[in-house]
Amino acid sequence: MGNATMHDVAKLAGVSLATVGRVLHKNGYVSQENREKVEAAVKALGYIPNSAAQLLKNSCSRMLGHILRFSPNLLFGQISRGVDRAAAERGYSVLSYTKYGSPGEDQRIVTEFISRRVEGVLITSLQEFDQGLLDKLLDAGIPTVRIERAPPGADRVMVDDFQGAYQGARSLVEAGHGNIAFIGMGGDSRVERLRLLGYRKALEEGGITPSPRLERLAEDYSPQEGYRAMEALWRHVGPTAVFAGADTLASGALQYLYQVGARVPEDLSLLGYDNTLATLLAPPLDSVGIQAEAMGRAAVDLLLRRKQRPLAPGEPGEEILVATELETRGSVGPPPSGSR
Amino acid sequence: MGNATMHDVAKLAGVSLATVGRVLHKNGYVSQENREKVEAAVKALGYIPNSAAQLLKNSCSRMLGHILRFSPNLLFGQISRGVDRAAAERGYSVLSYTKYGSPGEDQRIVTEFISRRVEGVLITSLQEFDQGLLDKLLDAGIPTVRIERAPPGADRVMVDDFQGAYQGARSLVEAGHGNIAFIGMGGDSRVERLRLLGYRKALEEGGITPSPRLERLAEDYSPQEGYRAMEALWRHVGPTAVFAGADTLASGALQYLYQVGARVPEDLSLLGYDNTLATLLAPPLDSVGIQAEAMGRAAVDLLLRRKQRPLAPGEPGEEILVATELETRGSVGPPPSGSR
DNA sequence: TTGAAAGCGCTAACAG
DNA sequence: CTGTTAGCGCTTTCAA
Repeated sequence: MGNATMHDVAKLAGVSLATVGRVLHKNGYVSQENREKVEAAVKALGYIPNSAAQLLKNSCSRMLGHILRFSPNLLFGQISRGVDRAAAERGYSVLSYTKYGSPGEDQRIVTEFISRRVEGVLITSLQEFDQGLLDKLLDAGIPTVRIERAPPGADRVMVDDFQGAYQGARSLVEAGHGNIAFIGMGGDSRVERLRLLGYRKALEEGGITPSPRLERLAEDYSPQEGYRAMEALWRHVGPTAVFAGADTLASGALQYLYQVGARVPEDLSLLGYDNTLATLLAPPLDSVGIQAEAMGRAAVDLLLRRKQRPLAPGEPGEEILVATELETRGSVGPPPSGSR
Repeated sequence: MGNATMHDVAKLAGVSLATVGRVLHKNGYVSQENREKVEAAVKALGYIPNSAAQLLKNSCSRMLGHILRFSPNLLFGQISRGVDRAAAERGYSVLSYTKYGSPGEDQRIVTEFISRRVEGVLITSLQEFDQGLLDKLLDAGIPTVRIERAPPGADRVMVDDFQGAYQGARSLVEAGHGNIAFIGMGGDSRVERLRLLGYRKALEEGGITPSPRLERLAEDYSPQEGYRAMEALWRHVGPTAVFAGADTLASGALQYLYQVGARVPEDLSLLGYDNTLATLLAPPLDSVGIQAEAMGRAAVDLLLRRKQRPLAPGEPGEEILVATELETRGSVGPPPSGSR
């Protein structure tokens, strides 16, 4: 019961601990005969090494930590998947913690990670992370990579949001729209600002002057906010196309349009962002797709690279921008013929 | 750098290892003076215990393993959240692995879990799990709890699907419908069968004879399958209400209805199941809600209980049924007046 | 009340 | 080619 140890294997095979080790690690010289005896014993006992003992000896836990801020946004789940898969492929396990915002939580998680000697930490969060805790990780020699939100100079993986928003808005301009609204998130975070700027740039390039009347900034990414924004636009502004800065916002917009009986794309073109929900909505939406899994993978790779070569003091981190890709599904069409 | 050890703490405090241990574990007698010295040293060095060493000594890893079969169904993510939260609250970390179906994967994950000496394993999967691997865990003294799909006699946490489907279908009967279709998943798994049976029972109780014409069984839970099933029903059967066995199927049904311009609930009542997507769709759907987080929590609790008192050989496991709750949002109304 | 010491299971350097 | 041995950091028994 419990579990066989290397000792048991050595005894059963009638050799020394060291020989067992050599067979297991395929290094050093072992006679064919002994090798076979050891392999037979391993099989017979179902020997599985105790990784705690290995870690204690090697200080190499083959675990990564992942701190994830809870968010209704499906994107985070997809990123998480990318992280998990990439880590597994590289022989790492991932210890994930989802934060819900209770006080002291970050502190506890970081302590846990240090205690378990994870080899690196990923942070996927909409909020900034406490610098003191980051320093604690750094002191413990644990590199950190941030996903989605992070101050410049940190190792980070981000969406090319400016480009993505530009790309999305441009598709609306190219469809012939002149009256294009934007439903985005407020706040002055980089991501939100870039999406707005990308949208504006596409308009300007198409000879359209952006107007604040067309820009609705929501409080959060909930469908309710999308609904409200769409309602305001529909009643007071009358755009022919709407670009939602997140699929969840687009879903709320669709709920409003459904209620008033407006059809997409006949009465209004609608474009989402992040492509998390777009295939599930009625109608399926065009959406600016984010390579969420790729982000997770890139973050893991950067983290492992950084472990090999830590940042020199004062050296700026690496920034990886993940490209977006417009997915079209027919929710964008020409402006309704009645309109200007 | 690296990290301070108990040894460092002892040296700095000028006491022995054992005394540090006593202070840290709050057991045994320590003079007030020494206690303070140790506490000061711990603080000064930022000492964090090395859990690998603790595990090696105690064989208590305070980790649980979670094997999750990848599924586009959002339900699994919610269950996962429940597991993670409940575990964290009880002082456990969770090592999660998502399976994608590559061969040998289960084997690898189980080996990993044994190697890391997790104290219990949760399995959330639509498929059955290889019995040989379960035995391997059992041999290693690691209890297992299954979520959602599992053979009778195993420790398991399941949705009360019969009741849920009954409850859902009954709400359609009570709204006055007589022509109620069901879009479910095929296959002969228990869950799928129960949902179908619950639906039939509600019909019969309402004096309606179930008919195979009204029951569409899909290949998988994708919206595409929902779309196809809805199309067939709409064109050839003409129900006044449709009960979809998963919100993803309902989403596909809505896409078809949107395309043909049929409105919910005016032309057709639509009811979803699992409540994962219902608030995001247009219109928001009534759906039979599953307490996914509660399931995760229940599973963790059962697992920890089972660790305390292992199953005697031949003793049947515990089965926990999680209740469902109908969430109404206005997608179910009376049958259209034109219909019979 | 305190300290010394014996491992937990594994790795790797070293001597045979 | 093989075996012995000294820890990794922590817990805990036992003796002082």
